[in-house]
Amino acid sequence: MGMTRVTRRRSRHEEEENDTGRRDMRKQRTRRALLDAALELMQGEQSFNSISLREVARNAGVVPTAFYRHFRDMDELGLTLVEEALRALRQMMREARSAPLPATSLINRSVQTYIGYVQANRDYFQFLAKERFGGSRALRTAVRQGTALFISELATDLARFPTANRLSTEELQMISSLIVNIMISTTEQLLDLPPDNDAEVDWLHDQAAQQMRLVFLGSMQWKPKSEREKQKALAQG
Amino acid sequence: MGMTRVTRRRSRHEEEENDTGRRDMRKQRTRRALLDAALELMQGEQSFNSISLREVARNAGVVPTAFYRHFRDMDELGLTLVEEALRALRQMMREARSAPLPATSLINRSVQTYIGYVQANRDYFQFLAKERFGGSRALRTAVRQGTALFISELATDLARFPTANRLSTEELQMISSLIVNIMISTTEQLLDLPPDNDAEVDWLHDQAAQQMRLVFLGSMQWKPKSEREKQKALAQG
DNA sequence: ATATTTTGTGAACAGTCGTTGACTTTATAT
DNA sequence: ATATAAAGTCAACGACTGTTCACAAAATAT
Repeated sequence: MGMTRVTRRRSRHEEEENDTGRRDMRKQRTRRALLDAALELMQGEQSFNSISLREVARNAGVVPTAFYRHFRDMDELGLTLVEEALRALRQMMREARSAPLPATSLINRSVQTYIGYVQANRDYFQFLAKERFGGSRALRTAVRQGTALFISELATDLARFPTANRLSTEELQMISSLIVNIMISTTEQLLDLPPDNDAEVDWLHDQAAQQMRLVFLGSMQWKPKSEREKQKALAQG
Repeated sequence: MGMTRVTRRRSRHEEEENDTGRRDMRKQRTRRALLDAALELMQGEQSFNSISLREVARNAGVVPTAFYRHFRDMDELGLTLVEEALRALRQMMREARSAPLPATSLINRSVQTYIGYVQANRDYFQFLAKERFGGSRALRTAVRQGTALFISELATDLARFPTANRLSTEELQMISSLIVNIMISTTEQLLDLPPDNDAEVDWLHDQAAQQMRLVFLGSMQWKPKSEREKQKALAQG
């Protein structure tokens, strides 16, 4: 009986911080619950600034005031969501880039990968799509900067193709923004489909792939500004 | 003095309804005020389903209950706005189509016309852009049907070009949806600019025109499905 | 001239919202 | 063992929301 119950707790020094701490764990758990609750609420008809703090808290199984232990206000939560979504997107790009280039049917494989990724992260993309125009200035510019970076990275990827030597940086940017447009449009159409409508998804795939092929065909025929001026000078001389 | 003041009112039969009636006039006036109030409120950071009925009424200089004399609820007002915006857009298309085709610099002129039109109807396009994804299912599908029709009309226009004979209907649709994508993207960028930033607007014009040129170049090189199959059969035989 | 319909007003309702402050509980630090 | 700091709860506030009902004013119909 008299035995002292010794639940000896490891001090920070004996074990090097590999334990997340039961409190931090709990904190991260409800933080995540809040973020997920917001994402889930946006799957319906609501847009981000039409969902209330109380709704989010309720949906996360927590009292409204607990919200403030994690975010200053809804805007801060929104920015966190944008950050997460864009980070995930960048990671996909990095992986896709590291893979060896299968020169044959490159477009088909890329489109396939991208569509699969969107399907797997539907809620994030739903959020991005809505806030790309609906949201506060802060959210909007965050999303926009993300896609701008996306375009630039794609441009540098395109520059590695042998046939891209003739094109200037601006022209490459113009082309890759065109391609990103196709991806965005495809994404939007994809999100408006029931997730398991395979036939329609396949159609979207084909449509996007065709459009990209057409863009590449156009790029091959594109007369760079420099050449066009050369030609003009020749005609006049 | 004793003259009886006779403000004789024309009966419905003597003059054929060309008078709007002082009451109808009044009604149409506040109805318009409500619609405009909603549009104006959306110029800021708000999205359509985050603005309140009371806000709209207040902004229109009218008491909240008066709203119900004109619309059943906010959704009905929203649908009216979509309808108006799309009708305006279609009218622009019709006019542009009736003009004789100046074969030279056709793209430049078209882009110029369109950008000018967007600038002149900024509020409507702001609304369309936001509700294309933010809004209720009803609003969204209304917008979507409008753009789908837009794409189809553009496709029939493209079909009149001599070089378009080789292409199937599906391929023409694919191409015109690509072009509409460019227009939508241009519109969105335009709306995020201060209306008088001429330098940036010119840049957007050039970007869009280049992208369309590239699409046309690609279309010229496009191998229609039929020809591709013919070629394949030839190679095998 | 009188009756009727229409357009807008005013007060009031039940509900939700964001945010506050003072509290319990519980994990960490001393 | 005790103090401290953090995470979550509870009650309450003033403000705003959509919608209702009865009523005033004014245009139209009879």
